[in-house]
Amino acid sequence: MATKTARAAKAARTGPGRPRRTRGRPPAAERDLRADLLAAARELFLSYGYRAVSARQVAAKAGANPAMVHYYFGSKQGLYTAMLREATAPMVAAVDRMLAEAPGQADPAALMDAYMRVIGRHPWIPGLLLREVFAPEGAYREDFIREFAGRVGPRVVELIRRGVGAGRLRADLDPQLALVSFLSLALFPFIARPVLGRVLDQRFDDEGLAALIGHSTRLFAAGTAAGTPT
Amino acid sequence: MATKTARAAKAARTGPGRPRRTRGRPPAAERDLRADLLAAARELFLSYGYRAVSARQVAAKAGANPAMVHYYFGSKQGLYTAMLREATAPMVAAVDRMLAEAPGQADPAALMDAYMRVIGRHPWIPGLLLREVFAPEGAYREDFIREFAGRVGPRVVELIRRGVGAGRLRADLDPQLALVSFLSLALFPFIARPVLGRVLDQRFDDEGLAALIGHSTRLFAAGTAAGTPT
DNA sequence: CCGGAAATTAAACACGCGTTTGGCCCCGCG
DNA sequence: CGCGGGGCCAAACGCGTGTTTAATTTCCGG
Repeated sequence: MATKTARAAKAARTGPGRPRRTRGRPPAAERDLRADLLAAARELFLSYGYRAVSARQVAAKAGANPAMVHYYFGSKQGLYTAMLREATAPMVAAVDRMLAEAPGQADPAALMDAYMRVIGRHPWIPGLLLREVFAPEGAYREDFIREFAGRVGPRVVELIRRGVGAGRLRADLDPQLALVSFLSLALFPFIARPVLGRVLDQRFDDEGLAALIGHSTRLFAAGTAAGTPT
Repeated sequence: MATKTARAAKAARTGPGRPRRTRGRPPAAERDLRADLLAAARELFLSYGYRAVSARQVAAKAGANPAMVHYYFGSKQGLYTAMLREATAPMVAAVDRMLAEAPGQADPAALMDAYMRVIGRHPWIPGLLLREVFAPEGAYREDFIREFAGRVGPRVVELIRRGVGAGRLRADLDPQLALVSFLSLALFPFIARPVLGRVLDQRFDDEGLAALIGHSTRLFAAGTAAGTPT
């Protein structure tokens, strides 16, 4: 009680006190603070992880007060999930598009080409995969597993199985292991990109990306094609 | 002041009070608490990340008081680096062994086989790669880059380059991109193991591991060999 | 058999966190 | 012109963190 009234008194003294002009609505809202918070959250959370980044840091990066996180998103967790929803949207849409367009007879290598092109266009996807899919505590892990097990994985496995049946692919090819290799070749270069970029003379601009995609698809095609020496 | 004396009084009351027998050196030290702390740290830090795990949690998992972390390792950070040193030791030793044994003319696929066998034997290596090598804030990143750029990478690239020169490997093969694919096929399955293990009927026991290694080495060999249709 | 070193503990401290509160200041409607 | 509400902020609260301290017990060499 005593402490409370003391605090109230102090607050009242500093509240309607002297140097106030910082508080209040800004003159002409040129910025969309909600979007700025989402962008800052995407960059920080996907780089350093949820626990390692404080709501204060995100707010500071967006040039805002920590309280705005709760004003717009209810909580730090709310900001996080909102960011994840926004960041995963293009990936989900791209997969839908690819599956709709795949003519059923498509070459797995062509699918890989399209897949890598999408990832190359969204630089935060590697961090998302690293933190939310492959890390044991990832929040989107279950969603990803459901999505992948239900839609993407079986399609690719079926594509490979049909290729084996038609004699186009190696007869001793295990379709599920081939899917693992498919994902390895398509995803790992992006995950390892920051490290490998400093080790190899490997640029990841548009040209370097095209070279990587060409190389990976060729290697997968040649490695799975029938009539190759094992 | 008032609060301080109040706390002191309370401490005095609970301090030399009645039920004390928990404090002090344990009768016969059957356990190696230092090793227990290192093991708990390895499991928790490599699963959830440094910031997400508190020193109290590690101590609790090892059945010890949080103060023991500082007694043995000076700080939480000290425990972490000690754990990393211990966890990376077998990987470094294995690479040394592999490089010493490699007869210079070795097949890259054979190197990949040995590489994957080593990783399969140490279940925490995937987490280590995920958190310390490929994540942007990884503590061992610089060490890894130095080690890799200085010793492992160039050796493999040279092996591939020689294969291309001798006409054993595809003439249009970029050796550096081939190294990327080499690492993709060798490392990614382990990183993705917990996710893929729930999607595919893929077991990662000794038998499943052998099948994966055989498949990956075959795919890489066939995908890089000369005389395959591109 | 005694005294100091080693090992362990409970308790406290300062600090940063996520969140809450209260109020300022501008805009647009009446 | 006035005023109500929406956008925004400073400050505070309670809690958990890493770390320190002091106390306590056992072990072991002389």
